[in-house]
Amino acid sequence: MNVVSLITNKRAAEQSCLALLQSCNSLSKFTQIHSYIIKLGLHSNPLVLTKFTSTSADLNAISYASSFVFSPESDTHLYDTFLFNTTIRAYAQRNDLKTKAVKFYNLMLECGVSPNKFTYPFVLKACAGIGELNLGKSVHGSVIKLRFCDDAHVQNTLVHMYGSCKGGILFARKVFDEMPKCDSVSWSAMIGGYARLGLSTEAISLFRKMQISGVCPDDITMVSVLSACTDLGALEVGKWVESFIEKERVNKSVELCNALIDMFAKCGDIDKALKLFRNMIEKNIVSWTSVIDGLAMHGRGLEAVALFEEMIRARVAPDYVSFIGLLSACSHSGLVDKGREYFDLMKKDFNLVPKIEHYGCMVDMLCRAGLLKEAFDFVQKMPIEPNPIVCRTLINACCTHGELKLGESITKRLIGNEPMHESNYVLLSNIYAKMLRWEKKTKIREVMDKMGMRKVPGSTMIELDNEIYEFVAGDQSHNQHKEIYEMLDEMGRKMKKAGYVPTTREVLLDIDEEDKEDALNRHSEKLAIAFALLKTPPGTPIRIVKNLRVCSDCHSATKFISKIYSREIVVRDRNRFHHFKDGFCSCGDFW
DNA sequence: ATAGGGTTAG
Repeated sequence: MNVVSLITNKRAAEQSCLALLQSCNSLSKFTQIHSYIIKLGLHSNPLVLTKFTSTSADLNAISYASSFVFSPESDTHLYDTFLFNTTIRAYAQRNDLKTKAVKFYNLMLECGVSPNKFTYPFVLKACAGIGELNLGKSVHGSVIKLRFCDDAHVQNTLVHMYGSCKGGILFARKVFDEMPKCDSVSWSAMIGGYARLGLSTEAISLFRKMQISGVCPDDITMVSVLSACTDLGALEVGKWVESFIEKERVNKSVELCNALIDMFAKCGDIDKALKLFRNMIEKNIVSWTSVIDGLAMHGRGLEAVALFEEMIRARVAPDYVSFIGLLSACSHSGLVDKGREYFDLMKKDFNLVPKIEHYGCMVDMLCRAGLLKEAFDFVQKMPIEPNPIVCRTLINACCTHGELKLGESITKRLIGNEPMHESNYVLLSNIYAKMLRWEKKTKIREVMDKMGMRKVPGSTMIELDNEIYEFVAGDQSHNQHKEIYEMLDEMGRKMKKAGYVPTTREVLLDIDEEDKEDALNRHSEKLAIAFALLKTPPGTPIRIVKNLRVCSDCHSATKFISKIYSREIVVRDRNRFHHFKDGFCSCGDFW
């Protein structure tokens, strides 16, 4: 064999291998190609190795590929920037393997292969997923040293990376502010950073700045803006965003439609969410899950179950998240038997091993149904350790069912495991209040003070004329607070006439009955409703958003108010919706 | 070959 034919053969083998990889769409074909590469002696062909690695990314086989490409027998001289970039990219796009991306970046540096401007977006994306600020900062340091910081793509990923790292948002903003030119990606990364952190007001106000700047937002920008609306419960802003999307002809990707569905569902208009869902041509599992979860939050459990069944018939495979939605639908609607049935089905029919979240749903379901003993047995038999969330579910159930001693002992144990979580102390202090052990309650509050902890104050938001107003208990900061308190007095008088009795036993303060009534009357929720009654024409529905669970007195008072003032009142609470109408609530007092 | 997004039990 002469030299020329050897070269053409090698070339031919390389070409055919690249072509095979190009069209490879299954793992079995991929492993075949792997043996083909070895047989033809192509394992030292950089072009083939790079293609092999990049193909593996789409087949979730990057670990398989990289153990071959980077095996100890491989010649390290083969490794070039291209090969490392491909490997890092493949790892960076896998949620569970992002640390590997950083590992290969370090290996790259160790091997003396220089990163280029394409390397850093991948590495920074991995850093974003890992979320460790110091790691991100050190990579940023290399970016500066290697002078890639003028590259627009690198800057965009820096914003995204800092926006995804704990404590990094100010660094993100700094990079963002110092960028000479921002495109829609830069704005999206910054707005998305705020939205993920729950800095929703900042996210929306930055979006307004983006409009002024003249950069055209795209579907991805709008997803973040909508998720900020969802967080705030800002239906009016959300509706405005929807019309903006129509007007500006923003690409209505599946993800954007999903975000719209989620926004309408969580801002109180579940029927609009359903309508959008029905009009979607291409749906994915997230679309189904969002609308099932939305129905669950609105207490429309049977519809949620029906939709889940429809999803199965449509041959969309349910995942872990969709089962959380389904089980919580059963829980919020008291569908205990259905819930049990689906919980078993999860393993049997869908091969999904229930996780702690699913066990949590079951515990919650049993507790809501008053099956406290069963809930405890269930936890005993669980194959996984109950987590603090499950414990708090049990403790809350103990409180509502008068099992105060039991609640106290679990809470004490929980504090032992989780000494820095303020809600545990709040729970314990509430238990002592219910036991009328005021001295113990005071002591807990002292401990909290000493540790620098504060109870999250209850607050209620309401949106009027595109403004968001926030009230806290006893709030006097509003410039119409005088009128609001007069309105509260009037409401109180009318309610008492209609038969409302303040549930003062829920006031966990050591004060006399009259003061307790007063304290109840100043709850943020009642302030917001009074404000809405003052500011909106008769008959307008009132929508409010609470950061905590609605208290039982506010719940019963709101029923009276809905009847007396003929208003539909929609309350989003920490975990579900209450639709008040004609003196009744959609939750059927079952929350 | 280059970046950004959605659903998660109390």
